[in-house]
Amino acid sequence: MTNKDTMEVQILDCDYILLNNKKPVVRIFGKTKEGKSICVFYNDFMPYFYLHSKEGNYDEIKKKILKKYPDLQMEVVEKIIPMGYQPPSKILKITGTNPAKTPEIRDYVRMFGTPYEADVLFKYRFMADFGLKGMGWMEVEGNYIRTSTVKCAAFDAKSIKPLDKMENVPIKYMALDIECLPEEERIPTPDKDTIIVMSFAFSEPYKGKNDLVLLTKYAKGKNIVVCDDEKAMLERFKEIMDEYDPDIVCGHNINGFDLPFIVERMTRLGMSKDIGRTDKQAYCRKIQNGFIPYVSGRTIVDTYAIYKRDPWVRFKRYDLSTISDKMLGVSKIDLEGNMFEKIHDAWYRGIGLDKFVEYARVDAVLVKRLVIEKRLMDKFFEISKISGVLLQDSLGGQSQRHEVKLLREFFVRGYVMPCKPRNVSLEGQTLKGAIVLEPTVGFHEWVICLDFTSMYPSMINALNICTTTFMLDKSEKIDHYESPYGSKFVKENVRRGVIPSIVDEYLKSRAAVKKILKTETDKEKRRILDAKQLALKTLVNSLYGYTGYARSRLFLMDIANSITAWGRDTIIKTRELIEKNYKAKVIYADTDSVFLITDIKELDESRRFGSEISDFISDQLFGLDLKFEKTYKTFLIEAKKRYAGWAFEQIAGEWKGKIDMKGIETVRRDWCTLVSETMLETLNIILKEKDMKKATKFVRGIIKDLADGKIPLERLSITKGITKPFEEYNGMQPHVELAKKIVKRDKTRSVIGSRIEYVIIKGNQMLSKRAEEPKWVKQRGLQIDSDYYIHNQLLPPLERVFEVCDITPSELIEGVRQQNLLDILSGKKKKEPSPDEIVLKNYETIACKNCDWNFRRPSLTGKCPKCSGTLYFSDSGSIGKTVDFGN
DNA sequence: GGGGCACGGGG
DNA sequence: GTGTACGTGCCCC
Repeated sequence: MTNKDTMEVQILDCDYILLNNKKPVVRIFGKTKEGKSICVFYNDFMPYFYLHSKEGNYDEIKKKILKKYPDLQMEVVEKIIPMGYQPPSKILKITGTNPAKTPEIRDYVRMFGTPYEADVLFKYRFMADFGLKGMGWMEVEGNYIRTSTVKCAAFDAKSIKPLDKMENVPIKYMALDIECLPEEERIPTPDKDTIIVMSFAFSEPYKGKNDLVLLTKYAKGKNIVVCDDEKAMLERFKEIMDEYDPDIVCGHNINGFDLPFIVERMTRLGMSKDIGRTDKQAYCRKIQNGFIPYVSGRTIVDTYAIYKRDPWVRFKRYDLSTISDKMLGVSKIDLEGNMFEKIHDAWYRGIGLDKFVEYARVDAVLVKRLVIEKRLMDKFFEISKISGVLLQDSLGGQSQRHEVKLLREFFVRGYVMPCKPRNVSLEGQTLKGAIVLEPTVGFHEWVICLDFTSMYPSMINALNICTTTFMLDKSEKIDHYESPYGSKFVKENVRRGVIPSIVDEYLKSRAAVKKILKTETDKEKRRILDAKQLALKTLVNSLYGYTGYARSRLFLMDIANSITAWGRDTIIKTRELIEKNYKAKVIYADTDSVFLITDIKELDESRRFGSEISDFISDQLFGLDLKFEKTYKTFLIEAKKRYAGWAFEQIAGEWKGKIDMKGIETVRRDWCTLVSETMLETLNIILKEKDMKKATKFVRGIIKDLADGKIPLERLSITKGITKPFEEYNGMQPHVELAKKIVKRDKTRSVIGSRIEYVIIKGNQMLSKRAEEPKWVKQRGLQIDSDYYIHNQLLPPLERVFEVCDITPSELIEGVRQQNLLDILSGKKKKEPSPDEIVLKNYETIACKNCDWNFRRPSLTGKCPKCSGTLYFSDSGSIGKTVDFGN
């Protein structure tokens, strides 16, 4: 007998291969404590699934199945079917040899019953049964082996067991970016264009270098490698992957662009795409929008995908430039002007080639910095460790996280997991949402906000809500909870639900982590713990959503409905209890929070009173915990889900104030910065200084500056992209019309695929024809259309704010008229306005001549949208004047 | 207030 | 890969 080695490995990825086209071998990719890449083989695990027949005539079924598939192993076992509270059932366990054959077998046996767990990926089947988790640790016992199929050390395990360890092995990152040479002006496509530059940044030096640029044209400089041609460059890239051996390869929009491009180019050049840790070919699976990457043994991280989905940060745009500017305070190298021209200049004429190379390098460096300095992966490491998904999959959607976790918990408790529902329509299956009470619209002071901590999870937990406890027969005499929706769930003394157990585990675990965080001083540990509590929070909050998701394996409409119904009841009851027992009035409530006013006008006292109320409510409501959240010194509510307030929270005993905004957006893509900034400042004045006069004056000042042309063009410009050929746009859009103009003016410029920055200038044409480039406007000294900015950009969002404070729009505009008068008085040259200018200046409402329709702003077509009739301004001074929108 | 529709990021 | 996975914001009724 040979000596066996034992070692501890952290799991990064997992797949399987078929040995001699017969037997599966599971391969677990990971790293040893020392940070060495290793691939652990395990060859004693077979694919299986279950078949449930209501008739239970399994002997007969077995015979029939064996006739078609003689190699299958079958045995009848006892398992619990989780859809509805029911006793264990006899079920047929079907074990095969080739995981890839399972779908075929599954579809065949459907005629005998319902298959269970027949669509679980083999790697997850294995991991669930062995208790292994993505980013988790395992102890393996066995021997090193020699194989040509994997590029790292290979180890044949005789036994594998999970380990409970929190730390992470050092992870090697590599950032990657490619530059291409588009034949014509458009985004490059791999079927026509080539890769000309590849840049890299490394988390630990590769051959002493922190970054590297490969290119297929002669250039000199630091960390540059010149390659003969594209194929040679891609070969060099493969060498780098093999030699550096990154765990994580990141890039900005790498899933949507760089990786699919590289893979496709390699295919076309007849290269082997083994850029992972094995000889497996890399591929990108096309989905709705973009791709899902697969590189064996490594994780592909897309900073674009991560930031776009991060609920904690919101940007106007998610390009690398904006994100690195906001997150790192540094900008990308600006190639200035037309990208297509710059690339061609650099490549064919050698103009700005050095800058182009640096541009590529910086892109990779910025991505690396974003991932490492912002600790972007910490949360995903923890999501993997908690739910069990592999790291690559932790970057995907919520449902897989829950499925993997549920499969594991079901396995342990003797339940089988249903297959994913086939061809479900998401329509008609919508559940009634949470309750939002009608707000007392207006400006309030000293508003106390109370929150139910994790309301839905707490209800699942307290009322044992689960598919496994859901009573199919409501008349059965068993101890149960009944939801306001009418559904019944057996009590935990009858059977504890699986979902509630998971929720409970998540909640308890999060509380424990937060408790440790209070005293933990080690920086690295704190970081992991903080990521863990954040991961637990997202997991626990989305588990409820999974139960109400029509494509969920455990979808039961009644469950989601029961939860929200219970929630609505709770909020209504809470309001009643508060108003009946305390001197307080609830002015607003949404889902799991209530806002109330009392006669307290002091922070500490408001907290004390808020807590007293919360404790009382928590006592009355079983299993739920209402907590004092914050006090708003001032609070302005426009409508449901639209409010702003000066919120005070106690952090480490100290009151910290900040402006809270919900629904009142200050960052919107189609607003110029002037609007966002004015909006923010106005809210600041109203909320912090309670000085309506000052706020009004401030806005009037801005309006005056606008009318005077004092606002710089940069603060007025709006940016939108041209994404498709002009013909494909229907309707009139300013940036599209401008793009057409640009092309007409300069035949050499093509605009498709580029972003158009525009301002609206004065004139009597319809709005969309009056968009102009800021540069053009500056050069020619054109005037911007201040009226457009006042009425269409600035005022609509501000009006709503002032309206709830009882300031009418006309009070705001007054200043403009005064200003015009002032101009005249101060001797400014008076220009006789053309009739069209009067028209465009004085409108407040626009009405249709034919029907009774009227509008706040001119329609884009210049015709009545209801009946296509002619429009006129119904405002004072210009009644009856027909509108000329230039068409 | 709900539903349909378009668009993102990348060169 | 035992596949078939978006989210958001805008515009229009």
